[in-house]
Amino acid sequence: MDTRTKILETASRLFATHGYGSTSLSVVAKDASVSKALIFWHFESKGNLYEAVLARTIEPYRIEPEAIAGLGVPDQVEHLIDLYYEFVTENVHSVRFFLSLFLRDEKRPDDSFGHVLDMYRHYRALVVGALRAGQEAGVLTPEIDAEAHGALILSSLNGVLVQALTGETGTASPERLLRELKSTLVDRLRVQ
Amino acid sequence: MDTRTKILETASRLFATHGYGSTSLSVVAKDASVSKALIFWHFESKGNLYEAVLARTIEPYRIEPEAIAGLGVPDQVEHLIDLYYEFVTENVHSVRFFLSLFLRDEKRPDDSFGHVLDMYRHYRALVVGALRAGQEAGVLTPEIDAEAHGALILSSLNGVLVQALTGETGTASPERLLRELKSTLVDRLRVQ
DNA sequence: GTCTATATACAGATAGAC
DNA sequence: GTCTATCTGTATATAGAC
Repeated sequence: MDTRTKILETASRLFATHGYGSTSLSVVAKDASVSKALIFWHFESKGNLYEAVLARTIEPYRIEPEAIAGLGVPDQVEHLIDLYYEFVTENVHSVRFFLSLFLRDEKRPDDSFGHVLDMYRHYRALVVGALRAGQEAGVLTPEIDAEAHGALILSSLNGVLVQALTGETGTASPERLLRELKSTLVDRLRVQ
Repeated sequence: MDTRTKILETASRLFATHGYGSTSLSVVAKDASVSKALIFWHFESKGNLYEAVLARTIEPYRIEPEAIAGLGVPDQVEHLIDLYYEFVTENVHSVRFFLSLFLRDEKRPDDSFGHVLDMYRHYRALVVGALRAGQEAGVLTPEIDAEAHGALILSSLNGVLVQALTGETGTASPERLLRELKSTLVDRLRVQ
């Protein structure tokens, strides 16, 4: 691994755990086994390093909606839920980092945040779309409001994930909660 | 208001928005219109000031479970949901602050965090208890697992609140989501 | 209790050798 | 590209007058 990458990875880890303000470049340099000067040679300033870290963090953020094309409608929704869940568990550290940034007024370059928000909204739209398609096909009950219910599914999913992210050891495991979520919020909508 | 309190309030606001590391005592002093030295006279160190802020923040955190005693069972659950929601909206700033701390490895005095966690678990136990009572009374469907379902209700509630806390302007308002949550996660459990 | 002045350490950032 | 040495500002913290 080249030095630049090593700096990025070290800074990424430290910013995420201690925050931007509490992470000094001296510590980054020491942890990455380079000199402070080298950090400045590569990134010009602490702020630039931070933006580079964020950009690199969201770079692998992607969703593949093609994967659901072949599925039946109620399964589509459950599959979207699983994909979302997997995505978060595979990116725990960076997701936790971004969430904590959203909760604060800290330095947040608009483009990175816009990208993450766009992804989230797009994903929610996919869920709402699948619900609507299910209703039109007569597979899901027309009683619910697809828009609101899709939003609730995503919010609940976020709640389950926040619990996992914060390490709150509840009575039910995240997997158990996910199962309960799918059974109550999706399966029960099926027209019998 | 005495000087000590003014310092606490100012520090509280600044720590919450900018984080511990990014908040200097010079700024706290200037915003509170006191000298830096006075902060040290009152609190000894920055770390002590921080702990004092946390202790003062959770001091008004309380729940009143007596209020639900007279209600019917499904209403009890909905009432608990409303109480939780109100509590968070009335304490947005500090709740947001605590949540962001749970997501990080930052300075977190164990007693404050333990207190907040205890409160949360106690509240979840109340919801689970109400669900179970409803099942035993034959008002709620025995199909669901009260433990897991109660945990899901709290998680979903958290998800809705996180959305409100982060300021994500979704298609549905928090109030609309809350209504959808109650109708899907509680009303639909009623034995017809 | 509250201040000004100061000590001391460390932060971000630069200069210049190699 | 990577280093050592150094500059400059600002951070936490203390001393001591009032």
